[in-house]
Amino acid sequence: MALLDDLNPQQRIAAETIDGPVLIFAGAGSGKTRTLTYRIAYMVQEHGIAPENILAVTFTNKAAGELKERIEALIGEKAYRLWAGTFHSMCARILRTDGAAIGIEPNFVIYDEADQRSLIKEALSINDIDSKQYSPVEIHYAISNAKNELVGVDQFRRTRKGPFDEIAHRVYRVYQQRLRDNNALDFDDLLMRTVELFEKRPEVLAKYQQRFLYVLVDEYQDINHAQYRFVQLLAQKHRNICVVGDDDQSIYGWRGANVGIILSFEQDWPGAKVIRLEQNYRSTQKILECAYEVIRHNKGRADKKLWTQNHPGDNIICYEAVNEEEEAEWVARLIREHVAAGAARYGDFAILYRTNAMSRAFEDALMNAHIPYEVVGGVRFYERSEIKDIIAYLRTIHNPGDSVSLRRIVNTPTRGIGERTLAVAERIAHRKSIPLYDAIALAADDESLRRASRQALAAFHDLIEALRRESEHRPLMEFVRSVVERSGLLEKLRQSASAEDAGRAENLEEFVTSARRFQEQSDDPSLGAFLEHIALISDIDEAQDLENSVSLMTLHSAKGLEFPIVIMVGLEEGIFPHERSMGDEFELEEERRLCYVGITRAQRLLYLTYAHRRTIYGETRRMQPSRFLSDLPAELVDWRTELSTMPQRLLAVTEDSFGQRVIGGRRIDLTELLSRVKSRKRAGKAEAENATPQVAASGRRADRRASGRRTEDLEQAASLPRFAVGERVVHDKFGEGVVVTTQGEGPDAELTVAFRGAGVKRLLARYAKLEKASG
DNA sequence: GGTTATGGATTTTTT
DNA sequence: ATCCATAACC
Repeated sequence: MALLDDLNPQQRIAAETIDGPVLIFAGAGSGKTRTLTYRIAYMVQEHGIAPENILAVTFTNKAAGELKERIEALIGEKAYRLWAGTFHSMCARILRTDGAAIGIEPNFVIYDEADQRSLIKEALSINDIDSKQYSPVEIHYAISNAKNELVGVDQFRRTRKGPFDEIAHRVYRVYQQRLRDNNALDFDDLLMRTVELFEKRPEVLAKYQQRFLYVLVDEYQDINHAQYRFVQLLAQKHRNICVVGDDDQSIYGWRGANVGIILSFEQDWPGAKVIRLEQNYRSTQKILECAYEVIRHNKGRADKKLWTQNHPGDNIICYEAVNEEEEAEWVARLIREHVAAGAARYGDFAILYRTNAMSRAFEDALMNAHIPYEVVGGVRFYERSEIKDIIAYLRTIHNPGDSVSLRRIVNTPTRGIGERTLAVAERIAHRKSIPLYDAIALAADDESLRRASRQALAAFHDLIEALRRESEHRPLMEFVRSVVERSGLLEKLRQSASAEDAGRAENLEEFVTSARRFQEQSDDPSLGAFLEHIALISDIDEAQDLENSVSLMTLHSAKGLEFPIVIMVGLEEGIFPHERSMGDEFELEEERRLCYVGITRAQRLLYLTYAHRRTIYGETRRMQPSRFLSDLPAELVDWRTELSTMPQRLLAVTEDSFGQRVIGGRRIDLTELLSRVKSRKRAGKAEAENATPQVAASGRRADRRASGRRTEDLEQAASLPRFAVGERVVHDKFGEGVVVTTQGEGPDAELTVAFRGAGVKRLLARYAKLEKASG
């Protein structure tokens, strides 16, 4: 069985145990995806199981895509016959095919959170409920929770008591009714209704059970009750269920994820095999030790401990800053010093924080230090308002019954259909029990409205009708472009002078591009399929220059990623653990897991910082160091109070089992430089792919080479070449350029360089690593 | 119908 | 501090 020879003994057992219930505890950096892909490849290649009989469920589209790609690399094209997708996409598919059996029309639209929110508000006002007393957010939360627990409207009334739930119940009822009226399902419905379908229609369930002989679930620790039921129903017939997860990395409890589910897998599935992947290929021994010391305080976790053959590594470095600005400056300096010493590249660093608001100080400091960075996460593409507008047009055209979308665009851009005018149409819709869209056509003839209003209504209705006709015969991309133009959205943004609106206009263009991409790549390039894609994907891959930029993100976003050097910031009581979590034992444990997740992202070096004073909501507060810091074993931690940022034995660490990283102390010509950058990229990919035992073992050789090279680097930093105005130079990232101005000498010299392609940049000689261009 | 003032809240976000 | 939603304005 040569296929599995690349796996370690536990991974191998996990891959080979394909029949019956299996629980795989996959610790951080233990080669989980690798094991899963090999497992599936093995099932197909060695046991002749048809890929179409295997269902692999993930939480993200990215994870599903990655899984397919990597299996394809092992078994070729037939990997694409595998059923791999997110819970939501699988459920949407099932409901479109078989939902009619429980009264779901196949062309339903999927409402995202913003759509849900506006429906809730509508339901509140229908019930005459003061949205100040009962916030839509909280009501929505209650309803969403109920759905995750598979609690329908009637059961909600029976089981939840109290004044708030009384209100929530009334809203829930109207909300569900409105969804039906709009032929819409929200995210939570996708799961709840699929379970309902399975339970009410045994023949439908049997069909899917027959199709999915083998069921795999990734990130099982993040599963909620509805998802649990879904999996349970599908797998109960054949009992070939394999779940993978790590209870220590459960950080989405606040969204309904239930860690208890993974912990009771053995009771759910008597006779289940439990396999632990505990060998870590990512981090140094000291980093793992620290991670363990933090996580072991949690009660009720499955017993396990990661170990590694990697280098012991350097001590963790902790820094106490005076305030958040100083904290950020220290971090910026730390990054510059590592890069200047040739010990790291910008892309090796991640700054992880608890809340998005904390990114600001670090962005400022990095900007001042001319350090390239990317903020990961934040507002997603399909959630930007201008994109939501254009999507609302598409949805209205596709499904005129979708009143949430219709309301959004009826006066966007403004076309003279104000509140009063719309109210007339709504009254007609209500009186005649017809969709709002049809009522608009009638209101256009309503004598009680001014002529201008009536004309506006008629023009809007005509516009949508015209666009619908276009949608029927034009290719998707051309049609989308037409909507962008004829709706007036693009025109309005173009007329604005603000740079912000120019960016929004660009986003609209980008949206058209994404439609083209979909048209080219999908086997069903229809409007309906495109809308489904958007609803379930929620983001497009923006080409970010992560290779050469420091990554900034929340700890939550960092889950599943790894970085050579991780800097966790804001380790203060009230921030991390967050004050909202501090009163509750259960939530505190989740914060602790979040801390564990952060620590285990680090491959070579880990920095932890906190500020003595921090300004939050415009108020400066005194902070205490986080309790998580005191969990760290003292002998593994070096405290820094002032300027020095580098670890004592920097090189031993930077060059340990993670390969060559130093660019070198000698001059290199452009072609060599380019080939190095390329090979490093490849190396980086291979590393991220997965560390096999072999890699870890061979890595230690690089270790010894390291100490010899270190002195060279420092000497180089001290004796930088001099540059004259007009001289041609080469930069690691920006490529070839010409020196425009110089100021000062030596490492402090400041140069302005015009790069071909990358534009004019101001650089500090010390950090820029400029080379004279040869020839 | 669009623009500015005011009050209130402000963790994390795979779909 | 800052963002957001609603209310009171022009």
